[in-house]
Amino acid sequence: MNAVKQCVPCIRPIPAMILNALQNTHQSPPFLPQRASVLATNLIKSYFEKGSVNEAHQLFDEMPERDVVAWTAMIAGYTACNYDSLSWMMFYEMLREGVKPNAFTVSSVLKACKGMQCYSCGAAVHGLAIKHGLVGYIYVDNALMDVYATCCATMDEACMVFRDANLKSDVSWTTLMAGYTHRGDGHSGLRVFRQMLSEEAKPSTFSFSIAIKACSSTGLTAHGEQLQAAIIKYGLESSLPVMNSIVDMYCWCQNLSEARQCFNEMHLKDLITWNTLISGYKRVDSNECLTIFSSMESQGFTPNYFTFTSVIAACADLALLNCGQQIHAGIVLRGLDRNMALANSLIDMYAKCGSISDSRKIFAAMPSKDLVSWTSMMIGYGAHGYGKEAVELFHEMVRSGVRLDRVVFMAVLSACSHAGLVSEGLRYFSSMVTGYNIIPDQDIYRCVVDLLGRAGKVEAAYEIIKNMPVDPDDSVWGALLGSCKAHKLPNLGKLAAEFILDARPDMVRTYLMLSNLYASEGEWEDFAKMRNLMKGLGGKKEPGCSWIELKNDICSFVVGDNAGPQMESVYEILNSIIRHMKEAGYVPDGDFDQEDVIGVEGVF
DNA sequence: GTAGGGTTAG
Repeated sequence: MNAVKQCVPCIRPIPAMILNALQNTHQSPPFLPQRASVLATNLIKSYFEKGSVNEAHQLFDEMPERDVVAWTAMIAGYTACNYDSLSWMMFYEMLREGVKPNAFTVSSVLKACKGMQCYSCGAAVHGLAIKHGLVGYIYVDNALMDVYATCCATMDEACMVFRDANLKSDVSWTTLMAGYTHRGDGHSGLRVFRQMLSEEAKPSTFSFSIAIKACSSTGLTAHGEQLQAAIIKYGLESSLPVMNSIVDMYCWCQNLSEARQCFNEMHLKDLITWNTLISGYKRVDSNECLTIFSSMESQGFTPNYFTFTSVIAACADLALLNCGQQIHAGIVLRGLDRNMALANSLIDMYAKCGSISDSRKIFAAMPSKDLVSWTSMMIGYGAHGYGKEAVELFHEMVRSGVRLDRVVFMAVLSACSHAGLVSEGLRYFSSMVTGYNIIPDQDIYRCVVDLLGRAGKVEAAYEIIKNMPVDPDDSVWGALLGSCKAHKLPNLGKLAAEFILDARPDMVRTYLMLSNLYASEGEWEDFAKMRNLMKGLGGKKEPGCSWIELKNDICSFVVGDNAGPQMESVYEILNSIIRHMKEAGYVPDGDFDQEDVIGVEGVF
């Protein structure tokens, strides 16, 4: 039957590119359609491997006969190149042309559903797989589990597929573990891993990587150390992804010395190894993060998008404008400036480094913007005192149809607060709850209390606190305390300060504010008590530190430090500024002792 | 000739 089918002449001619390929394989004419189809499918696959999506599609269009294998190569190819929607469209077109999908097709298109985060697409493919008798094929079952684990609100559907699967492999177990772990439930991820071992399924390097990731998310380093021992037992130290996961785990557990040791002991490192350490240090020590970045470049590794997001955030954290500009140049040089997430990081960096005009330029030049782009720009405007611009941007954002989230509302509330736009802010707060179904958390309440309190409506702010459905945390009380201090309301301020000190007895600033409130009321006994408590904490307090970039150096200034080569000129200028301020009518804030304002630590 | 799960960011 097959032989007869092969001899049926082509209705459409064999494309020239396939004929050339057939001649290169030293085949003699006449060329059979099936052989041409096999060759074309091979060519399609190699085009996708090179990322030549257009060539692959052109060849597919020219194929005289397109069987299920060719269609599947297109579906899988598009997904591999991150064109999940095109992959889905191919699948739809294939069904419309009456071609019956096989297990390869279904598992490929399910990967596209996962990429699109589309539960309904996945469920529709599941239905088709049942209809065509493809459920029970291990690749199909695993792909179904993966799509459900990624797109559903709970793991119930994925667990059901796992439970009903005829055959289970290490891939099935790992998919289930990853499902739990990627949604932040590392405990369940580890539970599945233990079950996997108890059922004598052999864990692969993939299983170990995800188990280590699960440890990172639970913060259970003891389990991580056991896993590290098991990795040595199984001889998997040569696996880069496994070792990279271990470095990442130590970074997340804030054990940077272990992370560094593991990193140093790795004979082979790739870009991910470096990026893992750089991102780990960015979370706790931005200076060291930049030093590691410099070592990475000097060892010949080319930074990518992951590297740049970390180092740009480190520059933002340290407010290093020159350094940030140099790294920005590196991003442009590598053609990564069109990347949306990197542009978002740059908006944030320039705003934090004091150059809001550069943030605005990057924002304006972005061909498309996401939620983070709008939010970063709004936060930048708010921090620079451009409340009205931030509010205008918020309206523009709503008009553009971007879906709003909690952080955007924090940004707009904070901007309203700094611009004194109280009624607008309250309207946004109300629409957030009623129009967008966002439940306010402590951060949002802090913004609302600050909005009212800053505008002098301190009693109204206190009413908001009293009516909160959950107990206010120290940040909410802190916003109220700040307002009480600014608007001279000692009694309410004392109440707020007491709540803060209950939760955070180590907050030196709160003792300072409270002692000044007592002083303003002439309650000298309580004033003395607070000052004594402050002295008791004094040794534990980290000194406040400021710094400034001067040419190629960074000068840092630490509170109470009088040493340093430029001390005299610094104090001379400082005193001159204070003199001008006093002449302009400034009354010094009693919360700060003047002799503690500045000191020079030196240059590093 | 077509299909799988892992590590780096926000």
